[in-house]
Amino acid sequence: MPLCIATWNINSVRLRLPIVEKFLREHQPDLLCLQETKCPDDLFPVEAFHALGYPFVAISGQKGYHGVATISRRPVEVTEKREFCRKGDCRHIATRFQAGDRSVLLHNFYVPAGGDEPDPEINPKFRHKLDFIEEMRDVAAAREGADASILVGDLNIAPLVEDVWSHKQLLKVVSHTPVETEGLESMRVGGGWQDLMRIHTPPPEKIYTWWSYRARDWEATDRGRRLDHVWSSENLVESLRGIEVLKEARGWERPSDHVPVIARFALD
DNA sequence: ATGGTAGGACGCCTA
Repeated sequence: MPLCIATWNINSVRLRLPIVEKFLREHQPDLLCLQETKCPDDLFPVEAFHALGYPFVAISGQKGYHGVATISRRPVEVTEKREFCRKGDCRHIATRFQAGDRSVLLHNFYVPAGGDEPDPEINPKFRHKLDFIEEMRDVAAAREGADASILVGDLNIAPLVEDVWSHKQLLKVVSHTPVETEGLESMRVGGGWQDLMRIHTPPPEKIYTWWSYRARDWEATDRGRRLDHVWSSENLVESLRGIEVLKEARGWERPSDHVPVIARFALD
């Protein structure tokens, strides 16, 4: 069985437990990285994951907002829960697991959305987002103590022209402004990270992983953005066997506004 | 040009 890793901004893990269970039953990834769990650690539905065959549940949650979790069928060790920008937010958890003869470090990120106004001088939430991306430069693909690295999550930025439904109309919309897209790409390349979704599906093909709740008919208008990402160190690129964006999940009962992204590798 | 929906927690912030 190839190694299978999924990432999904779930927008409340407790409210959406039924569709998380459906996803795990139908796709059975080895690891599932969730963002926006909106759940304090002592209320996290750990037992539901155990019952589905996922004994390892690594969580970093807080009340009401944010929160990440990495759920696994194979043993994982939590290596870091990093606090970014001194905000006390739970937006990162790093775990390590074995894949074949390699020790793989897996970063699960939830980058701040950044508010509505794309001006860091008047919008502190946008300032925070830009600062967060800068601080992410510390997280490089090459790390001592690991043979390979994977970085997944809701990065809340659609970097490429083909990552949004209209490049022109979104240039001044937070998630696709040049300061964000250039900052993220610079951080990614500087850190030695490979964009696996775009290696598998290069431009000009469009990729979206998020469709707003505010659209009347998300499917007909198809005004999506690629906000969720799967990156790896260069030494995993040759093992990549596929990327799947599970668009159908946007139409499930009480859906998240994000859909799961699944990456498969030729590794045990 | 504007406002549209959703979740947590219960007035209003965040996405």
